[in-house]
Amino acid sequence: MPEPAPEGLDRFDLAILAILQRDNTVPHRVLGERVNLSAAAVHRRVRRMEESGVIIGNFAAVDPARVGQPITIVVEVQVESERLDLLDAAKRSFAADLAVQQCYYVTGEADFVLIVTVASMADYDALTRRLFFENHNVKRFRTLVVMDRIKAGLAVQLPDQNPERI
Amino acid sequence: MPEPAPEGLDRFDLAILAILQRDNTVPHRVLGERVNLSAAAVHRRVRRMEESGVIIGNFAAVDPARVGQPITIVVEVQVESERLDLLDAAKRSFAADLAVQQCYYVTGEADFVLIVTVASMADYDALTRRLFFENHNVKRFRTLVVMDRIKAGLAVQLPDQNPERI
DNA sequence: GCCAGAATGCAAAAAAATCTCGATTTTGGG
DNA sequence: CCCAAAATCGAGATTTTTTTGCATTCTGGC
Repeated sequence: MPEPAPEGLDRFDLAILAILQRDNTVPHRVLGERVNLSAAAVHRRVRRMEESGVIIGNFAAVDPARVGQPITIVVEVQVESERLDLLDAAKRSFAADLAVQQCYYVTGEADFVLIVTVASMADYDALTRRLFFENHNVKRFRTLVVMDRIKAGLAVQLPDQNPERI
Repeated sequence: MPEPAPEGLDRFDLAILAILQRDNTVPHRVLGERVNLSAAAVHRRVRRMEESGVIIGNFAAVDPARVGQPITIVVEVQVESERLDLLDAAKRSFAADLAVQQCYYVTGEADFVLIVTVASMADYDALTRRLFFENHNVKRFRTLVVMDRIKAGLAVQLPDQNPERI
């Protein structure tokens, strides 16, 4: 069983992505040296991946604790009704809230999983009010306070950059 | 009640962070125009925030679906014993796994919350084997398959950049 | 009101990104 | 298998950004 072979990405693209998703400040010249390509070629590939949506964006990651948001919380939300319009309303209100870093709609006992950062438990209390208690479609929610952020990133596992295809 | 006033960050730093955590490819010259500072001043502030750890890193975000990882799963893990060495072993094995994008150690009914991306449910099955079944300290785990990734990022809410302090 | 430390803007130097163009390689049809 | 079209490449040339040095301007404590 070989590799998934992502749509239109070759070994060079994957090698470039592997580096950029850890550090996108690496100059194209250095990228070129590492993947055996000229800086110009690297540049063209990066631009194409950005335009085609393989690369979603380029970000600086900020330490929440250093900007007054020392508390991270995982919240599981269960809704009353799965009516589409109500689900959509919930999705929109969760996504729009600045304290919500991530929001997933999931199968299973919960319907949503949120990851939020707040400055204090009082702020979290306020958040539960505006997002959950004010939304009458929220049946209940479960709060999991993060004690240790062991790994936090968006890096994705990339397919094996299989060497040859003689 | 004023603002949290993050340690050593002023209005300029916060304005810069607000932009960079959405897009770190914006040139310092443009940042300077937006926050009313010279490019050099912006550069010095960014470098300081990187050195002091306010900025953790600079990344390109890759769309998991476009690189053969179309499935995202949230996993809650409950351990048998909270012995420190056993917890540490679990933390290390979770953090080391490439399929694990995020890992939080939490209070409440669960002990860990993982966010993983996989190419197929078969791959997820393999992951549960190597991370959970092979670890005898894992009592049970709950799988929440993500149907919709409504919001996914690392952006943090920044304190109000309060206008004046005449 | 003065002084020291810190931060700023400006301008030059260094580095990186972007573009151009001919040469090479890859691809698909016959 | 061969050939032509299309895509990709590398090596400069050009533009833009990043980085640095320096004189000046802010800031806070005394």
